[in-house]
Amino acid sequence: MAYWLFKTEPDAFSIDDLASRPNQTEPWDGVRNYQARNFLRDKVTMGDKVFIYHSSCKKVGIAGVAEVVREGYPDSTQFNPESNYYDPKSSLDMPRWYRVDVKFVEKFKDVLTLSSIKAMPDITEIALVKKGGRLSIMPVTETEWQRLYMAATR
DNA sequence: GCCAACGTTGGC
DNA sequence: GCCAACGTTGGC
Repeated sequence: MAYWLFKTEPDAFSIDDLASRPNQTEPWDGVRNYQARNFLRDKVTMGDKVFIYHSSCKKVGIAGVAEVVREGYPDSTQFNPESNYYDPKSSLDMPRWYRVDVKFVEKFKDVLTLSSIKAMPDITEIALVKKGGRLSIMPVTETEWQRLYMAATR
């Protein structure tokens, strides 16, 4: 099993929104970055655990956990001209963008804030705290996952 | 709202 | 294939 961190702007879609969806499940669409796309298409697999990270908001940090319940498949929003995520250069034959479905697992009592993550001496490799950490889908090592999870649920 | 750090686009 | 210009991300 692998571990990931998915970013979202809670004003648009938060961990609470995920928890209140039917089946507590939601397609994670709208990812329009190639590196992130490659992870979704090729690496994210059923049962993987995902930190849900809230960005661009008051409480920036990891808000909870979800799990992958459907592996990478074409993101239909890319074909919809009405969608913000429409990509005229994509085609049904050669879809450019992918998504996975995630299901709510738990919400942390308190957001594990970015500043506290940065203060953790062992957390130095995750893209979050490195230069260029703007990736919206990033891998988390098992060690990092355990440490972050313990810090969040302490 | 600012702005630094990225990624993407497109002219050449 | 280079690289300047532009758009976006995301912390603060």
